[in-house]
Amino acid sequence: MAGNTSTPGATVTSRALALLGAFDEHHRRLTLTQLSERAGLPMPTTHRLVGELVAWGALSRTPAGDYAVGRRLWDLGLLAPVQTGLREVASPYLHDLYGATLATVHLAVRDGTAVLYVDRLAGHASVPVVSSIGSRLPMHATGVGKVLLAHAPVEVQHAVLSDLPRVTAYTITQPGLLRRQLGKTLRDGYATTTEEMSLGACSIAVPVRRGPDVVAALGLVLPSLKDRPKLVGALQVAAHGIGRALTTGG
Amino acid sequence: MAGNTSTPGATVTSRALALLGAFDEHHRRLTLTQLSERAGLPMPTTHRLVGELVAWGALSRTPAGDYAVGRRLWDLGLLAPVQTGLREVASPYLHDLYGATLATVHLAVRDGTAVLYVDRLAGHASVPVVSSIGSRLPMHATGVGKVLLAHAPVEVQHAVLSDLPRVTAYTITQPGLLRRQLGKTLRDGYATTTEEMSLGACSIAVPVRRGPDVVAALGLVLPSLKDRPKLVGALQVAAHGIGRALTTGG
DNA sequence: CTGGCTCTTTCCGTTCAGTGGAAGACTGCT
DNA sequence: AGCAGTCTTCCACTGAACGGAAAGAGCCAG
Repeated sequence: MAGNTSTPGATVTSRALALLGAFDEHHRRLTLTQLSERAGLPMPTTHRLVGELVAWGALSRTPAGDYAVGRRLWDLGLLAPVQTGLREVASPYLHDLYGATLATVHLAVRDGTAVLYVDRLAGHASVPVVSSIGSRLPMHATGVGKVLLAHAPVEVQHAVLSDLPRVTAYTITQPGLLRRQLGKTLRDGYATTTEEMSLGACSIAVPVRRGPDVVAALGLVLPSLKDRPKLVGALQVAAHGIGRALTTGG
Repeated sequence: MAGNTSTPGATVTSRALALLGAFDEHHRRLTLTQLSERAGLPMPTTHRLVGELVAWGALSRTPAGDYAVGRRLWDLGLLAPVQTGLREVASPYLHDLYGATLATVHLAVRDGTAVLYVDRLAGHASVPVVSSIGSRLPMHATGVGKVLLAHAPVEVQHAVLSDLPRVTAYTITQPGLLRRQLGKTLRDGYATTTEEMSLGACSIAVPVRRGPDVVAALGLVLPSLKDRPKLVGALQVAAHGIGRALTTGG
């Protein structure tokens, strides 16, 4: 759209989106210069586009002069289906579960070959964990991940099993062993991990079904898995409740 | 950028943002035609821009063929400061509070002359309420709203007091009465409502302070306000905890 | 199967919105 | 004062974006 474009073929929209994409978990606040670098745009262009984004509310400028994601994008994000359907419906069940166990409660879905955490409840009494809402973790080292993987299409299972990076000393890195665990997960109806993601943390998880489909996984993180039957029971009650609410709700 | 523009002066960015803005709480899924109408853009333009937005992940296309807010925008929204700082820090305290009271717990900030709900916990035992995360409600009819209003700049108080729309039969619509309640809120350190927003629901709320500034309000919604001292106590413990965590955290 | 309807996609000539180098304005730091 | 960093404004050039028109998909009723 402009004569002296340095990268012909790039659309205005792509540039604006590149600016938004410059923000991530480790870069929540960026100066104009950083934005221009990370988005690969010249300063004046960055300045103009950012000005528009701020005017609309997609970005906001802090008193310090740097930029952050704006409130309006936060609003918009809440309208995403991942939030609307699943999270909203599941929320009360997660709280019930938290109240019953006082453990960290996770609600996760599969995103490609990773686990995407859709919601997380953690009180003060809970074990510290690495996940946070919106974060992605490997499937083979988490309870919810194993559940989702066990119910995933074969191609996904192959992709994940072919590369099992080590996270802790206890992470399962042998495809055969993991495959056997996945089979057990299908038979038993739940999966567990023992310090495979972070030391001192164990987890237990069950599938959430909408009709026949497994649409999410519900998990707990605890210091140990003693009293396993009670945990599985609580999880399954909550998972069934969510599944039922999902089916009747739409 | 284009010769035959029907509305000269409009930037590409503004058009793209108009498309995003076409989504709201009541329009979470839109067809291409609806998008073009709501954004005020011609069909071909809409088609092209939406294509780019989908390619980037800002929007997603459902199997049914209509569009919704995409997962990547959801991700981005989670990076917004409103979420990052306040919500993350407050989360465990809200759960503690929920565990202690089993009431609906609200965390809200002021957004202009309205209350913006940043987080909400509600179990099955809780009173049904109209708010949801991201929604905005009038300040004069909610507990958290009264707290935030009492600590708001005078201009904001004037603006709100000059227009007090009735919501239920018990909504306070007399500026004088509300002004007195705000004074009492400052003295007592908490505010209450009694069926002013929805019948059968009362609320009680306290300010969350970061140093001297009131940055948010923390509230409970209950069927009745019996045992008020215990509720105020629990709220203040949580509010102080959040305030302290905010100060030390940054 | 056909006709009519709505929604979606592709085409393509026109032209003005967007571009970025260069220069100016602010900081804060030495 | 001088310097180095960040931010903002200016402006001539031009190809990216525009949207009317028309073709393609579905879908339902008759």
